[in-house]
Amino acid sequence: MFHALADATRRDILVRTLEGEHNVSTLARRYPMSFAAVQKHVAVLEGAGLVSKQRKGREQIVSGNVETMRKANRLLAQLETVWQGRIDRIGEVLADEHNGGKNP
Amino acid sequence: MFHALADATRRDILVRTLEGEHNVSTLARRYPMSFAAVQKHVAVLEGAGLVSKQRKGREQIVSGNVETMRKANRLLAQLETVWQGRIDRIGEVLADEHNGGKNP
DNA sequence: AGAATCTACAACCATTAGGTTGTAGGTAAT
DNA sequence: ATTACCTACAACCTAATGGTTGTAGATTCT
Repeated sequence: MFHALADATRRDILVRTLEGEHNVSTLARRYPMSFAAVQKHVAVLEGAGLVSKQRKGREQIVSGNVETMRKANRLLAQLETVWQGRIDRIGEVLADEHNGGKNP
Repeated sequence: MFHALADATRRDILVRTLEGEHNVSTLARRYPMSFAAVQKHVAVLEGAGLVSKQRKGREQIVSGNVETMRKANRLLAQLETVWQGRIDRIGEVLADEHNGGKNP
């Protein structure tokens, strides 16, 4: 998932597909690379669950998947929580030191 | 930055360095890979600004950098905002359709 | 001083990623 | 029916990743 987000082109595609639905060709025209390359990027995003495709006649419509992005967000938030836990522990230590100078 | 987060070992290192400070050897012992490999992972994390090193005698102390993680979080939040904007626009369209049946 | 420890860095290797071109199969338009 | 368009997929190339080992520079311990 983070790997899928680690490429600028893919993040841009994600933004576009979150703003509105596009088929692969429409997306591909906006980037200075081949259709196949964009197709691969979309495949990576799809593999990560950040995007999903839906057939509509001869075209394939790509739309962004917020659920997965929220998941990524939650993961990062957890990491921050770890940090916060550390801060709290430092707070405890300070409180303990205040509370007599030695460990109980 | 996302690339740095895209590797499981690096995310684990990040957690450990957010929980508390460790030198590189201490970290390295916890993973089934060579010291040099861990050293490289730390370098990647450092390059992404997710971690910073501080010399202390012969050892190098690694500590997590929350600032950068918040930055990552903010980026994801922005993407969600894009999505939210789309929802809002759909809302407007529905309101317009309600408001007379044709575009003004 | 000498041994042990922690780190930095180079050289190398296998695999993956990001890109290309080319071919082929459906669907839509004329 | 034939042409144009959208997509899927394979083959190939180059550069970057994640890993290895080996060598060397500082710093600490005995």
